[in-house]
Amino acid sequence: MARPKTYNRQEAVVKACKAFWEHGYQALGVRELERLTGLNQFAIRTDFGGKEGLYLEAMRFYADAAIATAMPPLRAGGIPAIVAFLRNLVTVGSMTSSPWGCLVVNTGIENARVQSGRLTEAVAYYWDALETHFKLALEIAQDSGDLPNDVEIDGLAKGLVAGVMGVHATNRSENSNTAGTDLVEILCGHLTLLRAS
Amino acid sequence: MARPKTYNRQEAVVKACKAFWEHGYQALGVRELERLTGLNQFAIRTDFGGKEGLYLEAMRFYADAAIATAMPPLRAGGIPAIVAFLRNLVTVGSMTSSPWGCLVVNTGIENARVQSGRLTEAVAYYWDALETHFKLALEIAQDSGDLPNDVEIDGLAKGLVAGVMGVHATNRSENSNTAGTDLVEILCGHLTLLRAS
DNA sequence: TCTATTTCTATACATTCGCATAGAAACAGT
DNA sequence: ACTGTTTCTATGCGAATGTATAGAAATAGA
Repeated sequence: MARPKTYNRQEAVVKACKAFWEHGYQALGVRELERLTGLNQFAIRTDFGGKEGLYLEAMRFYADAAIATAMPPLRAGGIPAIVAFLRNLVTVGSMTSSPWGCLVVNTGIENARVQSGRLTEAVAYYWDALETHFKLALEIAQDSGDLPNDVEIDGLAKGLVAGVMGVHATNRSENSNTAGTDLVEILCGHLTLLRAS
Repeated sequence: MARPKTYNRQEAVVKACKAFWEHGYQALGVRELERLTGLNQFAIRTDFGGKEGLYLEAMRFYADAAIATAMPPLRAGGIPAIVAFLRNLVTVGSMTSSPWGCLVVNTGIENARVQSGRLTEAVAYYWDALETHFKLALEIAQDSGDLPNDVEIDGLAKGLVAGVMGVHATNRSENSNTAGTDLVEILCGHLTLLRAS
């Protein structure tokens, strides 16, 4: 009944995600975006709502992929799961490790003063999810006696989220998967010391 | 002998610094830059080398101000000086605290894939200075017996730098001077635990 | 094969970008 | 006052921005 699309939507979103991840939002023009995603301008406008719409969909994909893949182990893993999660941030080949840092961190910084509302929401959504997962892991650690009960969990979870942002920021700034390693080791070491005390 | 300039160079650089700090590099056009700094396009081009030249001078100003004011206490202060430095990052009114995060962090992330060489250099210059100062403070802590000698100082200093980046990234992302507080407390707490162990 | 529907390609749009230039304006020295 | 020098204002440049649109192309069903 109609001319078929020349692209696969999922693949296009994945490519758009990588493109924005690497180049940022403003620095990536629509014409180069076509080239990198295989989409045409008409499709970007009609099917995705323009450049910003595609960006939002790419963010959603990025966030959901991390939430569905990297975070679940935290739900029942206690401190070892947190340590594993943090180490993955600086492990070559890991899904959450990249010389481009993290799309959500990059977005939060690049668009902090522009924030289109929908962008702010997408960024907050991701960090809330991570904070919640950290909190779950810490609660399990306390319940199993692996972490003293006098440790203030809410602040610790928030602090770990900020630490994750620092790891990603360092990785991107130095264009290396492993630049944030020393911070990861501080965070892991701190969790270990809390456990012992 | 000539028509006097209508602006004060120092003041203009300070204003440009704040403008780039808040809005980022790409998002800030030359015409709005004129408005925010009091400079005219001719002066931006002739006296500063265009938009990028002014940006570099603003970065240099920002870095030198921090190096000259915020870092010196680290040179002889040991761990308490580190703790004070970190707390300042999330203290309203402190020079190193801002809802816009840190100009160098923002630059490192926004321009990570563009890097004009001179920008990369300016970013690296700043973090090298901070790392060196952290190392000095940690050495003093070890020499005075305040920190065990088996603590690996180089990695710790690097990790603290990454932590500082995380604090700034969090502050900017949440548009708050104090959003990174929990990470600061983790870092300070870790230093304290290292001291005790 | 013809039609209806959807997507594609190609082009054009107004706006903005940073930068450049020409002429007016403001001084110091004579 | 006049001159020489520098800086200012005003305007314009080509290129790039994201978006819009018109007509060609490709399909399914009749």
